[in-house]
Amino acid sequence: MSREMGKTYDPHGIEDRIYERWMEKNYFHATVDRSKKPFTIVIPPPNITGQLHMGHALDNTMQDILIRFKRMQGYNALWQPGTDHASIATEVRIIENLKKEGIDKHDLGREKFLERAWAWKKEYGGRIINQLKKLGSSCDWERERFTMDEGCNRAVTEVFCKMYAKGWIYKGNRIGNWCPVCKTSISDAEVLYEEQAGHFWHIKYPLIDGDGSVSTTEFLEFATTRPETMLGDTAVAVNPQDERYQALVGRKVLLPIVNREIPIVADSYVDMEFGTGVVKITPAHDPNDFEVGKRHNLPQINILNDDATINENGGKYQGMDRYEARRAIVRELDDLGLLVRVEDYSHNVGTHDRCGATIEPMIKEQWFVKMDELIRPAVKAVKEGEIRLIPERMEKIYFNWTDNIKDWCISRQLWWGHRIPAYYCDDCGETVVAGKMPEVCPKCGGTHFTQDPDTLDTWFSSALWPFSTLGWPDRTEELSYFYPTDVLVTGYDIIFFWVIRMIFSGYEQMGEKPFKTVLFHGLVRDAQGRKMSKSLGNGIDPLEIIDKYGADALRLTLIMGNAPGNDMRFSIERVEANRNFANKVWNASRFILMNMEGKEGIEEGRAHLRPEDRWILSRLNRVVQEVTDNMENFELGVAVQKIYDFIWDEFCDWYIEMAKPRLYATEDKDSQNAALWTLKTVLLDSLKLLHPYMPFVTEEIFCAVQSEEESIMISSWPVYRQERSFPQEEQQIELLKDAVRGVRNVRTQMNVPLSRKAQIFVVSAQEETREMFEQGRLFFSTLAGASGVTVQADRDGIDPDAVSVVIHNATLYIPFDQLVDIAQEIERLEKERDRLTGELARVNGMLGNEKFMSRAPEKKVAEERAKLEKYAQMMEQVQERLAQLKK
RNA sequence: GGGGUCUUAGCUCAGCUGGGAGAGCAUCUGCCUUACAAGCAGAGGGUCACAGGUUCGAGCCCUGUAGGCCCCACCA
Repeated sequence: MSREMGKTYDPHGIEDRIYERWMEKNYFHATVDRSKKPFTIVIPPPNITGQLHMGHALDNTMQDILIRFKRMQGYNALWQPGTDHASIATEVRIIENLKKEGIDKHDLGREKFLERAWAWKKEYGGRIINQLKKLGSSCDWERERFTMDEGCNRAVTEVFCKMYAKGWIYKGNRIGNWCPVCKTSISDAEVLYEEQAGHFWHIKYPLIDGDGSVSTTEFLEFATTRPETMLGDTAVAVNPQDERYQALVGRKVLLPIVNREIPIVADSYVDMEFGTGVVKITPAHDPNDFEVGKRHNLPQINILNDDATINENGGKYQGMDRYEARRAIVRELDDLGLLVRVEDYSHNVGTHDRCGATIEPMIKEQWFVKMDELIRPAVKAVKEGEIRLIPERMEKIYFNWTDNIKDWCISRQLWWGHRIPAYYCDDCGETVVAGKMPEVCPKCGGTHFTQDPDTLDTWFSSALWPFSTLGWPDRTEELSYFYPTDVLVTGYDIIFFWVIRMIFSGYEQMGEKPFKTVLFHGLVRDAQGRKMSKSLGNGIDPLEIIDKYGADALRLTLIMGNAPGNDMRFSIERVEANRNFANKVWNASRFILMNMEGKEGIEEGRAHLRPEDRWILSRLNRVVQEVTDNMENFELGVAVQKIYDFIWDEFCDWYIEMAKPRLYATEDKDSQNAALWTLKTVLLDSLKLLHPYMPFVTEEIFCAVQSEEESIMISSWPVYRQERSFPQEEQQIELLKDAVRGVRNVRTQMNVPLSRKAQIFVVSAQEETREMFEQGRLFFSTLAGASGVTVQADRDGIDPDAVSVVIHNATLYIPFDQLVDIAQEIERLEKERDRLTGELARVNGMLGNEKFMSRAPEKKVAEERAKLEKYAQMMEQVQERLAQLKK
């Protein structure tokens, strides 16, 4: 043992030491090597403002598992890391900090502001990277990138210019979502609708009579949730089919307060069934009204400033906040007798996902990406299985978005981000989109330009992440070798923001998909199933868990028993259970190492394998195959459950116990070495299977056991080997296990502790079975608590009152040196008889069913036949034994 | 309004293309057996939400019902 192994596994210190060693050895680094197949994952870049939370922990654990697995399989595995500038999130944080110093962003100026932002990046950008390292992430840190580094900037400019030239990026006056707090436009995906309690104000506008006078008797009544927008009304609308109002179409109403005459228009947008069937139209502040306005050539009157106060178009309300104006306008309408009634009304209000402010629809000149053409290959790819989404149901969510795609608003009125590469001629206003400031205006020859002040949506750069990080727009070796990447691991919550945009960007820029598979995970919730959030204060800090229980335990907790795309609850009890598993592995290894110490000839032991050795090797072989299959299919939770069960249940609780007597018996060296060789072999392969999930303990132990290979993370993944498949031994040992369980059961029932040894007689008419017990006598005896085992063909000479256990092809007799309650014994056997009767009825039912016999697969029929044989045989023994007792 | 998803042991959840219901935790019983009490051996506990259907066979496939969660759209 290279280091002293303590009685309990303590991840403290060990984890950091191991990670440092991996870094020193440069194991995470991948370089282009055409002799090997690449396997690539690009990290979803965490925000530079970010702190590691459970979502990150889950996301990165999954990626690390896949990368480590593939690396061990011999792939050239690259996990490309980096961080995101997170334009608005970061800008908001910096503004907050400035506020504390009493500084306004605009007073500071753009340049100074950006200096601050870069300083922030420098200070905090590395924080989350270090936290990812604590988790064990085997990213190629030499290749760390940032969405605003030089290469990514070039990629962004390149894409913008290309798409502009193609006509797929355009600038337009459109109604969009405006955040009055962040003072920027935002895309549809950034709007969060929440149900809010509000009011429905029923208002009426007086009609204008034929002579042009304001009617005092005729009114049009309708309701609104935003009365202040009336300042910008330029029409009222009714449905053309609505008989109630047909006569009024073409006439006018007086817009009160503002005293503007506005027309009554007919538009099918209006729902006749809803309310009075009349709608006020505010083209400048409602997306639907905007469309109605365009159809009817209505003027657009913007009534809001960027901070959502009323502007000069609001007359006397100018300068008021939108809600203040709302109250004042309602009051005035009431005074004018135009407020019919007020109703409580709960409705959905659009809010900004970053700051929570209520967004205002506003007409602004913004940059857009035209989506209709761009989205096509992205739809096709998923439809045709070129890109696979796991779980499959995510496809529906995906198509739901692509089918209803709207042009993407990409300009943001922010400073932190990629500045839009559009330049306006100071002389003639001509727009030039170019990689750098143009020298001469192509239209007027002017030489002075002003760059567009806006920056790009932060997702514009992340959409390019899978290829910009590999060197694009340069045609690098990396790009041609590692692209397309293999798997993207992410939460389903950013399908629209990110996944779709990467896919269409990949096809458009690279002519090739960005990844083959998208593996989605769900949300990590708290123990009560609530979303973890800062405001609730129910977030569990992964770093605290790592500190207390170790990264391995945390990782296992996040993966085991969880299916892709499903949300999960995080509970500390499960972390404890997994910490216990790490300790279990630790102690099993410690035991094996202790027994190997000073022993020679272990390697030769492989020539003297006994049935139980073959059994565990064969079981391991099977597990290797299954686990590999599961992992190839991204069933990580199922795979690790199998490893867990194999190690704990089969290896520790059965095989190691079986091996003990051989380790302690010094006379039979061959047997001892065979056991040691098997223990070592099974341990090493088990550790390898477990390594992607629990990288630290497995490495620590591996290094202690193995001296040839220098690290488990670069060792080779176990493969299925035909020569290690021993189906017969598997069956034999299972039967012996049945026998052991049977004896233990009887012991518990009769209150005879294992320490009270008893002679066990095995009676079997089958020579094969007798031979099997002879061979397994050593461990059978220990596990069943036998003072000795006698194997014989008939029950001659056995105390007729001995307790008995029936297994396939054998009956075991245990004459405990105490009075056996015959009645109780009969009861036990009758219970067993009833069970077998049930089983036989079931099997016979199936085998007697003609349709089953003709339609079920042969294999299944054969299985059932074998069961029939077994149960019938056991039944015979039970009946026989009952007959003896009842004599 | 449209769509998705879930309902399995007291709790949290697995259960792959349909072929005899599982794990962890909790509970009960007995064990400090020289790897591990963060452990070992045993036990109890489930008409797999409900109702139909397909099938030789359904937790799994189809239809409907009830309840929970989520996403999208958003009617003023």
